[in-house]
Amino acid sequence: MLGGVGRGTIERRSLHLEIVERIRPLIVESQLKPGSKVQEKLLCERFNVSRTPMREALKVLASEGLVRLEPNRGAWVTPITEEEVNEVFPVLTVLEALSGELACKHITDAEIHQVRKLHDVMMTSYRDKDLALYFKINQQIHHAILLAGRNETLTKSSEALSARMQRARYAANMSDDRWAEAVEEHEKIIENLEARDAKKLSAVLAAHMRNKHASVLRWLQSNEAE
Amino acid sequence: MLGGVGRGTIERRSLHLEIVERIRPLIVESQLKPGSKVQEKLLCERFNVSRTPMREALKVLASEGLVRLEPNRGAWVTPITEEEVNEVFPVLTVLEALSGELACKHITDAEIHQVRKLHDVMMTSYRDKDLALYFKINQQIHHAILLAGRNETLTKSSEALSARMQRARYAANMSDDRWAEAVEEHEKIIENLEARDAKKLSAVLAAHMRNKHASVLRWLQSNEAE
DNA sequence: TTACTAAATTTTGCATTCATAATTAAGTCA
DNA sequence: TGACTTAATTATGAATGCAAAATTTAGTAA
Repeated sequence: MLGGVGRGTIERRSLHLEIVERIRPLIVESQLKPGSKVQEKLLCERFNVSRTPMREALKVLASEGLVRLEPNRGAWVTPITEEEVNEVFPVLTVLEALSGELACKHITDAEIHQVRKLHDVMMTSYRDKDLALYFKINQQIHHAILLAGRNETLTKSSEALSARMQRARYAANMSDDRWAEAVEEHEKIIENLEARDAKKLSAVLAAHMRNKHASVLRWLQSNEAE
Repeated sequence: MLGGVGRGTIERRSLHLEIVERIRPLIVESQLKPGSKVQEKLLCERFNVSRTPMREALKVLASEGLVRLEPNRGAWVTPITEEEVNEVFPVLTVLEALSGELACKHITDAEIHQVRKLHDVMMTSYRDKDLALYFKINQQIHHAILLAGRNETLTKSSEALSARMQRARYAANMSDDRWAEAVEEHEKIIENLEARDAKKLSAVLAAHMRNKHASVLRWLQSNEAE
C-alpha cells in the first residue's frame, strides 16, 4: 500500500509496516528470490527510506518466516525447501479446515454472494487459462472465507504461513491436470459454503490443502532433480 | 549485552532477539500487565540498551501479538479480552491436536520416557499443590510434545499463541475442580502418547485445550463482573 | 470551580553517525 | 600457480541527534 496516495487514508500508519507490506509481495511473488540475499541498502534506496525503519521491517518479516536473519551477516529470503514445505502445509491444512468451520457459522448471505461472484470470475479465468488472474482470485476467495470466520488471529496466522507457500505456488505454476482438479475442489468449496455445511467444507478445504501440498512437492522434487 | 555472561556462548545472537526473549516472559508472567503502557525508555534503562534494538524488539513482539503498537503513541501490552481469548483458543486447539498427531508419528522411546518423567514430577507438584511448579512442568510437557512432532513451524506458531493465553492462565490460577480435571486429562495424554495412538491423543489434547479455554473464560467473566 | 487555550515537556519516529564484524581485494611467499 | 596473510572496502549493529507528534502542565476567562 502506498500510504495515502489516491484516497484520503484516515489512520496513520507506521513506516516500518508500510515497508513490510511493500516487501512482502516482492517475496511472495518471487521478485526477491528464495535463498537470495536481501540487500538492505538497495531496498532503502528503492523505497527511499533510511536503514532504521527498513531494519525494523526486516525483523518483522523474519518473525513471519519470510526472511532469515544471520547476526552480522544480514538477511536472506527464506529458501523454499522440501523440509519447509512439509512443515508449513500440515499447519496450514488444519488452519484452513478451522476457517471453513468458522466461516459456516458466521458468514452472512451477502458474503456468500460475494464469494460466489469471486468464484464465477475465477471460473472465467480458468476457461481463459489466465493463471495470474486465477491465482489472484483464488487468494481472494480464501481470504474471504477467513474473514467470514470472524477470527483475526486465525486470519493472520493462516495468511502468514500462506504467504510462505504462495511463493512456491507462484513458481510451480500448475499442471493442467492439477488445475482441473483444483477447480473441481473449488466447486465443492463454494457448494458447501452455500449449504453452510461446516464439517464438509472443513474436510474439502483440508483435502484441497493436501493436494496443494502434493502439487508443490512434485514441483520441488522435479526441480531438485535438474 | 547479557548473552554471554557466565557461560561461553558459541552462537552470536542479535541484541533485539535477546531483548524479545527477556521481555516476553515479563509479559507472559504479567510483570508487564495486560493493557498497560510499555515504557520504551524505562525498558531501555532496565536492560541497558539503546532505543534502536528495543524498538526492533517491540516490533517483533507486536507481530507476535503480545504488544500493540499505536503510531506516534507507543506500545501497549495486549489486553486480555474475552474476544481475544475466543479467537486464540480455537486456533490453539487445532494446532495442539496436530501436534499430538505428529508426536505419535515421530516421538522416540527416549522422548516418551522423558515426557513420562516430566509427567510424574508434575503429579508430585499437584499433590504438593505447588501451582507454580505445576504450570512450569505443564509447559514443558506441551513443549516436549511439540518438539516430538518435528515441525518447527508448528512449534513456533503454537507457542506464540500459547504465550498470549499463558498470561491469562497465570492470572486465572485454577479452581480445585478444574485442576483435578486437568490432571485427569494429562493422565490420558501420557497414556495415549505411550500407546502412540495419534487419533486419540489428538482428541484428548483438543479437549484439554477446550477445557482450558472454558476455564480462562470463566475467570475472565467473573473478573469483569467485579 | 470548570472549560478552554497555549506553552512546556516528554515521547516517538526516523535519519545519521560511528564502531565493529564480515567480505573482498591485494599482496606475499612457497 | 596457489595457498595464506594482510590491508581496503563494505555491510551490519547499535547509539545518538533532531524534528514532529502527543501529552502534560500552566494559565486564562467564563
